[in-house]
Amino acid sequence: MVYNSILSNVTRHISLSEEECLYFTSLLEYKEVAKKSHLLKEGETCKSISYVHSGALRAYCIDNNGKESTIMFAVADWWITDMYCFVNQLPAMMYVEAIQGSCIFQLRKDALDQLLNTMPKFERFFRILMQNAYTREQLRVIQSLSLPAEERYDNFILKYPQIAQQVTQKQIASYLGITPEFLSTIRKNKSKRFLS
Amino acid sequence: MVYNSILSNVTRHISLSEEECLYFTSLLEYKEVAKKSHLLKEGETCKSISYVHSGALRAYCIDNNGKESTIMFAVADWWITDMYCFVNQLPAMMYVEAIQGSCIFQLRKDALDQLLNTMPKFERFFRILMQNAYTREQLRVIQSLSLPAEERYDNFILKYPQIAQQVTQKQIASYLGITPEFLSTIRKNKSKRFLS
DNA sequence: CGTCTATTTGAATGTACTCAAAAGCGGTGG
DNA sequence: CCACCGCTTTTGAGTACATTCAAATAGACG
Repeated sequence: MVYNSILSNVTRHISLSEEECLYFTSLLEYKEVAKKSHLLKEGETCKSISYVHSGALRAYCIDNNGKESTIMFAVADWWITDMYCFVNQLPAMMYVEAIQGSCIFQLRKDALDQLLNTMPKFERFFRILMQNAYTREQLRVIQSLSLPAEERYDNFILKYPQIAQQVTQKQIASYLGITPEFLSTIRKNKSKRFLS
Repeated sequence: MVYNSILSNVTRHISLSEEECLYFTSLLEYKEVAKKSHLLKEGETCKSISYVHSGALRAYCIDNNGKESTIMFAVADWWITDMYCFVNQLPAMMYVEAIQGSCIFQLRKDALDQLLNTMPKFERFFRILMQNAYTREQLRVIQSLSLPAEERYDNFILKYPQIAQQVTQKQIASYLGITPEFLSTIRKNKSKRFLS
């Protein structure tokens, strides 16, 4: 059943009756998105949060100098959106793009509000989701402030091996906050050291 | 009434009856902490989350090279803890220290769990707390990756003027991920430009 | 008043960036 | 199926941002 993976994602944190599952899934919109297509662009209102059933997406933003920074990757079983603009229904600061052909379930803001009001146990689910996202970002801050680029790269590969396989070096570089040229030199130095 | 500020912090997001207020406040532990004393040290179990009634606290960690990184400041009306270790009841990775004499309310993990189970509306409150913390950290990541130190400093002063007044430059530097020496030169350059 | 820590200053160094150009690779159309 | 196009990756030289180390000065606190 198509809903298996998203339901097991949810029931990892809260338990649902059959009816509750039905109600929850009735709020979802299934979508297939082509590689390189955008779910969201800067300035648009961010209407939905997306669960990745399969494929891979990426959220990024572009600063005043045109520099791109990758905010997050989302592979199978991850949730992704421009959270700040989604919850406050403000114009998006981010782009969300499919980096692989992907299948996703979208939950619109009004549907989420309805879900939270009619089934309060989903408050717990999203509390835990937010809690995990928060602690993950906090760790990332500390690492970006205290570790040199090479160690940040090592940690990324260790922590997200499956993501590292699916994205380009340029995208990893923009996630780590370094230039693609510099990531290339880092990798060259690593293999040099490895050979000697 | 001493509970006014914490109750208005909570009722900013959820509404509480008088009874509910009483129950919630009965779970809190009031504490006065001296400047420079520690609420939490690395390796200890993080038993509580703290609401700052007055004063100022700071969370930081120390890496393998002995370098200190400030993770967050908390002034009046903020919540602070080592969230990851608190929710998972693991040995703390952080220190939490009072940088001013402070009055706080602490909520222990078991009391929080009880609160969430008996009054599910608190799930919503903490969901929103986590949501805000998440989006705040996400913004910080982007800025730490894409902006030079001087702009990060400007943004910090703009965003948290009341914090900037209460903490040392060394602590701000460790929040921004730069050395105190470099923050000093940044400030020198700013005043130089300002005078000319 | 003396001690301890924070801040400032400067010189030497290192990490990471910019710019430019070449090489590699994937997809698309002839 | 091959050739070409555009994008990614590599490489190198020169530069800029930020660090380290050391020493002097200033402030806070008992």
